[in-house]
Amino acid sequence: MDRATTPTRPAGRPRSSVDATVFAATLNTVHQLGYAHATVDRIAGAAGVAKTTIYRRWPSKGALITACLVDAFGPAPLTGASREEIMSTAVRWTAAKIGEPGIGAAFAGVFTDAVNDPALRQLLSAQLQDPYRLALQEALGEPENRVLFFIDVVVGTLLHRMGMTGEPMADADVDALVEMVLRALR
Amino acid sequence: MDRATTPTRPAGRPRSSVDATVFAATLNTVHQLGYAHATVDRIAGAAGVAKTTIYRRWPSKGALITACLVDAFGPAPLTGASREEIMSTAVRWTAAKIGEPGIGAAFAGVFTDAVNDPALRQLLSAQLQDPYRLALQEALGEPENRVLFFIDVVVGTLLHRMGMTGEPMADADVDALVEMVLRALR
DNA sequence: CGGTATCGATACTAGAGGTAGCGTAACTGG
DNA sequence: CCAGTTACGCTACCTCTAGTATCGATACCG
Repeated sequence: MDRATTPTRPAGRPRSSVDATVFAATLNTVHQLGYAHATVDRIAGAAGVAKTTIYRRWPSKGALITACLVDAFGPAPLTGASREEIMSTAVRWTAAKIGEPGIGAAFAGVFTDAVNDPALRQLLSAQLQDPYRLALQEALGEPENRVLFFIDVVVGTLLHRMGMTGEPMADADVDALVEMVLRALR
Repeated sequence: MDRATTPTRPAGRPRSSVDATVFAATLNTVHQLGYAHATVDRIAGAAGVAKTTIYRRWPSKGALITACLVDAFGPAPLTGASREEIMSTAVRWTAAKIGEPGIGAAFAGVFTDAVNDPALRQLLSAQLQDPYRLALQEALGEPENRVLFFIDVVVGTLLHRMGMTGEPMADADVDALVEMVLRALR
C-alpha cells in the first residue's frame, strides 16, 4: 500500500497504489456489462475500492475511462525497416488493441461522451490522439502523413465533423478524406 | 390534424401528423444541445407535444433518433455514368449528410447507445446499413465491393469490432480493412 | 504528538429514461 | 345521436446514474 517515493513527498497519507487495480476492474466491467452499464459504483466494487476514492483521483467517469485507455494502449510500437512497414505495424497494432476485451467498448463509450463534453473531448484528444500522431510523424519524418487511420478518421472525423460543437474540419481536409476513401474503395 | 386515409382506418382517434415536426425538433435540439442533453422532455417541448405521445410512437429515445435519421437520410442518390462516379456521388453525399446540423451528433449518439443495446443495434443496422449497402451493391453490380465507407467502416468496424457484444468481425474482414487503410495511407 | 491528506462508508442531490393513470378529444360504426 | 375505441396532454411517479458532502478512522511527515 505504498507508492513510489517522490523527492519531496507531500504531507498527509499517501495514496494507496490501486490505479492498476482500478484500471483492470474498469476494462473488465466495461467488457462484461458495456459502457453504459459499467457504472462507477460497479467499477469501484469490482476494484475493491470506495467510489469516493475513484472520484478523488479522476474527476469524472469519462476521465477515468480515458486514463484507463491511455494506460491500456501504452506507447505504440514504431518499428520496421521501411516507412510502409512502420505504418503497417502501427495500424495493425491499433486494430488489435481495439479488439482487446473492453478496450473497444470503452473507447466507443468515452468517444460519444466526448461529443457532448468539450473538456472531455480535449482530454481525449490530447491524451490519445496527439502523442500518437506526433510520435508517428517523428518516426516517419513526414508531418503531412495522415497516420493512424482509426484515430484520425474515427476520432478526427466524428469528433470534429460530427461533434458539431468543436471547430469544424476544413473543407479541404474533408475533400482529402473523401479522396482517400475513394482511393481505398477503388 | 388528419392523417393519410388508409383503406381500412383503424378504430379510435387517429394519430395527429406530427412525425415530421417531432423529427425536426429532434434534429434541432440535438444540434443545439448535443445528444446527451437533448432529453426526450426537451424534444417533446420543442415539438409542442407531450412526452407520452413520443413514447407511444417510438419505444425509446434510441428508436426515435434512429427513425429521425432514416427520415433525414432518405434514399441515397445512386446516379452516375460509371461505377466510380456512382461511388463518388454516394460517398460525398453521405459525408455531406453527416455534416448537416444535428445529423452527425445524432448519429454519433445513437451509435454508442447501440453499442450497449442489442435491440437498438439491430434496428440501427437494419434501418441504416443494410438497405443502403444493398442498393449500392445492386447499382454497382458487384456484391463484393465495400461501399459507403462511413457506414461500413464506422458502423461496421465500431459496432462489430468495438461493440464486443455482437458477433465479431471475421479475421479476413479485419485484414481486408487494414489493407484498405494502408492503401489509402500510402 | 500535531498536522495533513487519504481511506471506506453512508447519505444525499439532480437529472435522465421510461411508465401509469386520468380526463378529454377525435374518429367509426350502428 | 350514441357507444366503443384510440390518441392526446398532463401529472405524478419509479429506477438508475453521475457526482457531492460528511465523518470517523488511518497513514504518513516533522
